[in-house]
Amino acid sequence: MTKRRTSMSEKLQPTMHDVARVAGVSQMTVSRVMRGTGYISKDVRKQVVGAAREIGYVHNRLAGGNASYDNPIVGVVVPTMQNRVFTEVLSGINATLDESGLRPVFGVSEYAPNVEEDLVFDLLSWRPRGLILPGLEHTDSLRKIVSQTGVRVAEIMDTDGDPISSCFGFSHINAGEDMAKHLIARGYRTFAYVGSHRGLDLRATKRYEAFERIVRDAGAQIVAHEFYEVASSMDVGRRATNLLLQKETPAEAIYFANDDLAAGGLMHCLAEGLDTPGDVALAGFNGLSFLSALPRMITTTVTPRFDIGRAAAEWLLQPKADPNPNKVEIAAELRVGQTT
Amino acid sequence: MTKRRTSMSEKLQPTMHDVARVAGVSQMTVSRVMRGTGYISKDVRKQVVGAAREIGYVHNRLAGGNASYDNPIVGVVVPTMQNRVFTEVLSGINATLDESGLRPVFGVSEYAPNVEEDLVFDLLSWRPRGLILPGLEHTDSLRKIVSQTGVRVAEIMDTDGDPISSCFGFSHINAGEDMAKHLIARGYRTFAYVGSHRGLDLRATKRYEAFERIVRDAGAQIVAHEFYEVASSMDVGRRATNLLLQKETPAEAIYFANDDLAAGGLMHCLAEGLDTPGDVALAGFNGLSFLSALPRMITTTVTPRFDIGRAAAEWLLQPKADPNPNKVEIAAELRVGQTT
DNA sequence: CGCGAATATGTTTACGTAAACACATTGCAC
DNA sequence: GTGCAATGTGTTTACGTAAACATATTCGCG
Repeated sequence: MTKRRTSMSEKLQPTMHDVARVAGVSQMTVSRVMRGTGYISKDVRKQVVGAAREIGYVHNRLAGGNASYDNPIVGVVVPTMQNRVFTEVLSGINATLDESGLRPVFGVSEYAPNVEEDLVFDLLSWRPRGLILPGLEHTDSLRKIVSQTGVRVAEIMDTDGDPISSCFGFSHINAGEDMAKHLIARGYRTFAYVGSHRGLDLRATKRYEAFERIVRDAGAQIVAHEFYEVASSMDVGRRATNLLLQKETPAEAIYFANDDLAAGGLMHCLAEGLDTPGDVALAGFNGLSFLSALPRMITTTVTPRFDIGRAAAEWLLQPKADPNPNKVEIAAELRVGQTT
Repeated sequence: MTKRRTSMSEKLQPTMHDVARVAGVSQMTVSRVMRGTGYISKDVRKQVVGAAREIGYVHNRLAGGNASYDNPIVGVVVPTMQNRVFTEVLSGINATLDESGLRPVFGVSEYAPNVEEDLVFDLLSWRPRGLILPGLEHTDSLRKIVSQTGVRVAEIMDTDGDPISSCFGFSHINAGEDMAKHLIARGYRTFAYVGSHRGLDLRATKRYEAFERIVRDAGAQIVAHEFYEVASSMDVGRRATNLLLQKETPAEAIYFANDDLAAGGLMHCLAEGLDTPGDVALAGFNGLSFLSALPRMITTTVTPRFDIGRAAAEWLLQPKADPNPNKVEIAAELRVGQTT
């Protein structure tokens, strides 16, 4: 058996030629059996599969990808792994790719544009069938290399802006506006905001700015805000809420950048015996499933994470894409709970 | 410029030869510059880098991997993406691989051994430098193909059993025993258990069985248990707790398969005005960070998720591994909170 | 100044697979 | 039973890179 050194181990690995020899057929026939393409008789197929199993051969999908210009890969950038949101998006992507025998190869940008740029270069070195990137804002270098290579790019989670090619998500401006309108309609007039990630989360910033605009237009005001350096978490939300409520004239309602922070706020209230929304109203963002387990249902905006991942992956797998940029709106919806 | 069709797009992609032509050097020199190996003068390096940038060339790491038997890949199987635990493990793995310019290629097994087996076959088709698998229990076919290919395998999260090669984690039997001993010492005598994933989580099962043994040995007993079909969540934990506490003679303490379930139990108690541990004691597993934001600190076992991922990845990257199976204990620790 | 080591670059070839093309054989409609 | 499409298999070649080997050139040092 022709075996060669490989770094998979220090053992020698069999190839299609070895399988072919054992099965008494040509290498090309083995290739066809492995991929399930072309015409193969039942007998030969059984022969080949048996031979492969016997010598422990596993199809090498990267070797031929070279010759066929086609690697079964999609490159994915997520801003963080700390937030369930993006693991759910990944799940959606993974579900779609799994069905098609592709794999996501991913990297984490930590919301830093230059890290994202480096990641994209790295991911392109895999010659992926496409890329999935968060948001619509990217560095110039990234846009340039993406356009030079002509790789198909799906941008996700945002539709407020101009996509490189296609984007899948919803308007964060609308989301922020809707929440502000809801709270104003409920009669609240003084607000606080809690953000995280040093304000690098541009989509959270869009929501905040839209929220602020509506609040001001209504003659109400934002009396305080807390931006944290670290990733968002329930703990951060709890501490922020504690700080905000200790102020001389605390806000009547707090808008949090996401549900983890908001849930932390609720925890603070529970621990301190404060009533929501009696003492303070709380609003989150994302509609994560754990909210339904909390003692009080938090008002939030429910975002379709899984569906967005699915839609982006499905678009990348389509044989041919519309060359014109287009936006696919996958709606987020305000869900009124018991905290506002 | 010699460009060829590629499925990255319908555009033609430049190769090292194109860069070489533009830079006025040989393809091999371009290769050396791209990889940063061998001797290259400053001038030539600048030339090559400039030429590459000019024509938008991105290094193709898979083409050469073929010839050098070395793909910059580690295959990773996680049982679920629903639980923060495994995204944290992935983070640890990713952190280590990033430093070395490798990428994880992962799949989700949903705790099903046959899915894991399929995944491993698929991941092996990438000729990875190594595999990271959850737990020590695998199908015979998986063990066979792994041994035939000689790929290096790191098993993680468990040390109760015989590793294929090396495993990184802690003893779930010890964890279950320790929790039982703690609760017994606190004076509780009747217990309930809440599990999920249809009992497919073998490590949770190990904890439960060890827990049960200690409880019985102490003359106490487990009076009820709830196993859920679905993935664990706060909501499931809340509903399970509700059910358990409605029984005629409810348990004095509930052991949950993980923190999400336990937190759901706490939420139920808060919503119902029940005291912990006065009315019922609660214990979880994992020590996820969100626990610190809850109104009461839940007793749990803190597991070193990130470190386990890191250790496994580092071991895979080592030039040569000890051929003998060995276990690397990365300790989990019981943390007593306010709920027991 | 001469000679070996270090530096710098090029040429040839191998990698394992899949496309393209070629050639049998079978089935079946007329 | 003849012809042509469908079925089944083989041969040659291309893919883009990196290892192995070869060859200049420069440098340091006695």
